[in-house]
Amino acid sequence: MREQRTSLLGSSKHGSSRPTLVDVAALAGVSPATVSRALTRGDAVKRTTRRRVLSAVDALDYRPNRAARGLSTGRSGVLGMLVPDISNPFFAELIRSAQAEARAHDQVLLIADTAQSEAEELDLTESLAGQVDGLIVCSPRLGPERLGPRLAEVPLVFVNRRAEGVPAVVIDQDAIVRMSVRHLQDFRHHHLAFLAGPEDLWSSERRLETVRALANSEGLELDVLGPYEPSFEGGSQAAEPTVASGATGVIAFNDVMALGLMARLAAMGIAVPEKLSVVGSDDVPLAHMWTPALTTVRAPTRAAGRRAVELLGELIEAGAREPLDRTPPHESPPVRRIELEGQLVVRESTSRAWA
Amino acid sequence: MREQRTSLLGSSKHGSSRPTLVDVAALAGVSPATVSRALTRGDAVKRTTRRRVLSAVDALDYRPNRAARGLSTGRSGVLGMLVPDISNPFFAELIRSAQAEARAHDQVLLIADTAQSEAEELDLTESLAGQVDGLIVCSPRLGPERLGPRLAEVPLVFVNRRAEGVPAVVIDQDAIVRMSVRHLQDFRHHHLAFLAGPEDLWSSERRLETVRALANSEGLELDVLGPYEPSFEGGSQAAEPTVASGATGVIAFNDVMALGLMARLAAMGIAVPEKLSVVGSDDVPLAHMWTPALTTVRAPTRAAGRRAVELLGELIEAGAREPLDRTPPHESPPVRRIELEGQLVVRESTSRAWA
DNA sequence: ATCGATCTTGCAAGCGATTGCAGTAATTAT
DNA sequence: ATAATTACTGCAATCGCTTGCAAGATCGAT
Repeated sequence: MREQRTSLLGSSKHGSSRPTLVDVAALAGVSPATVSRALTRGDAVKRTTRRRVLSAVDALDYRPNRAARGLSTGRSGVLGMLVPDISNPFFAELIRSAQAEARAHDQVLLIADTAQSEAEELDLTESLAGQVDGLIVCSPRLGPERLGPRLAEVPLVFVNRRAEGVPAVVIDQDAIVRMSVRHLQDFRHHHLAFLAGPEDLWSSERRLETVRALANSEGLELDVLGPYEPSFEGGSQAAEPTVASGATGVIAFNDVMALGLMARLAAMGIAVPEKLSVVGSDDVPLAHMWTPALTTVRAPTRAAGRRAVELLGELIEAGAREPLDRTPPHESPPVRRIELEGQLVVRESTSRAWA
Repeated sequence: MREQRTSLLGSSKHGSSRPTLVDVAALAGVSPATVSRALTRGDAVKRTTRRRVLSAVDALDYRPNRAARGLSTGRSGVLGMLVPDISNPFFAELIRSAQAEARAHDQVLLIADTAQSEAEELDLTESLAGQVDGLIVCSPRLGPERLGPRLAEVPLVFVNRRAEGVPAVVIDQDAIVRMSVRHLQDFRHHHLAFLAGPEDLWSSERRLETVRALANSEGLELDVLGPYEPSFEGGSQAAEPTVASGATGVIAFNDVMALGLMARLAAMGIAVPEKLSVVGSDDVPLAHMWTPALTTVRAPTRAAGRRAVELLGELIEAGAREPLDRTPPHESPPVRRIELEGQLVVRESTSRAWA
């Protein structure tokens, strides 16, 4: 049982495999425990000792073994992120910023594409739940009641869906709608069309309500078209109905749809903005490169990605601390929700109504 | 030392935390070792035993702890994949298929976006190398000489770059060029333009050579424009020079560029295909939704993603088996290289030259 | 100097799997 | 029926790191 086959040198058997904590400890002339402490918590290690350890670390080019660390801490260092469609530039950007933030905290971000499918969303949530320390679900189709069972297993953060009991980062949908409508109003449009996204998307439904209420209170004529898939193709499909509606100003659920719409309109010979003003939402890179450049509401994508990771990090830490007390002591920790605001960017796709 | 705080029940302390191998073993009435074997290798476990184990497994809803497994096997179950730009639909598709394949093998795919930057590519390679079992680098800007140092540490597969000593999945670039040129020739175009991608992209350089050679041997006039970034914007920028060149047929490095080009051309009032025929490459979804629909060479994206993961898997297994012999025994294992072929898809953006 | 409080550091016990080795049961051969 | 194989299963060591506990060192106060 104590064969001690590893020599004094630690476990560097014969020169190949990577150095371990033990090797570092040996070189620094301290115990493995000390090395560990010097590397993780800054506390409880004398300055000089830490220095010695640190230099041993990079003398050996030592990098801790994640699996081993994970095994003892119970945390894998992996965060999961579900997006409906990687190729949508909006999510691409979200992914980049989230990834950057995660990396800054020495975590790794696992991306999964749900292909806009509820089934995939559920499936991925289930299978990821066990492998990650926390999960970020972007624009989820499913609410907490469906995702619920896994909810208990792993910290969860929603992006762009406000739901009972789920911490989330959301962009203020009402404001987006208000800005868009107001802008169109300023241009004297009285007959608007709203291209709705999927009905199970919280953000779309939310905007729908708001735009209806607003049209009503402002005395605007409103046609709701859709639902359409929130994709280029979805936008294209909306072209005919939009023209048929007779509206002079269109608000699309997002930029990609707006672009699809404009592409089709161009092919139909309908001039934008002369015949029809269109405003999108998100301000994806393509929006300003398009002809005509798209008027849209810029979403604080980078901030959203960063904050989501931050928030998830807090939840994870809280979860790691708490288990001491079985039942939630102080009622319940308030569910955090971060609200972000968009910003109207006026470009060429909108103009004064010709009426 | 042997406080044995865990009761007979295995380690289910008081009902909360997830079940472990030991719990399953207890419930099934076998040793942990047997459970492990029943779950990993199908071999060496009696049918009836396995059945018992399996039912215990799902009675407890047991899922093995990846970290623990990783610690003893030395494999994390994580594969890394670097792409230049997540939002390019070409890579998005590649990611999806790779992810599906990985999941099928109970592996997880870690995606990282290099933002088309060499520095990021190097950086991410370095930091990922230690955390994954293998790495797939798509359309790498850097060759093996730069990525080299890490090459030894972890199995590496390139996608769309052929390089000495690196296993890869590549799409036959020569064929792509040949098809495109041939198609334009059939339409009586004698003056071609080639919109080049970045000079450090193997696929772009390769096509450049080929198109030059081909133009030469076929007696075609050829203008090489660029290099441009392989993005929508890059394509837009190429519009003026393209028109100025006087060519009647353009071959863009990829679809996204072709789309950017066409968008700008439309804004300039240059009709496609009447005034200019354009052919892209990849056949991203947008290509057929565009007006005019883009003629392009479809890349076998799904296959590429799948094969890359497969190939990487083989390398990993080989690497895991081999270490017995320190020096490569039979010369060197042949570097595998998988060649895929594209396919011409003729749509509306090309037509007979008006000359 | 002496004693308790405070810092640092080391010991050794895990974390939850996998796996070489060895013992036992089941099979087949003789 | 008995010996020789082969098929299963269990024991216990290990993977590399973290962390509770306790011993030793350090230091200020008496």
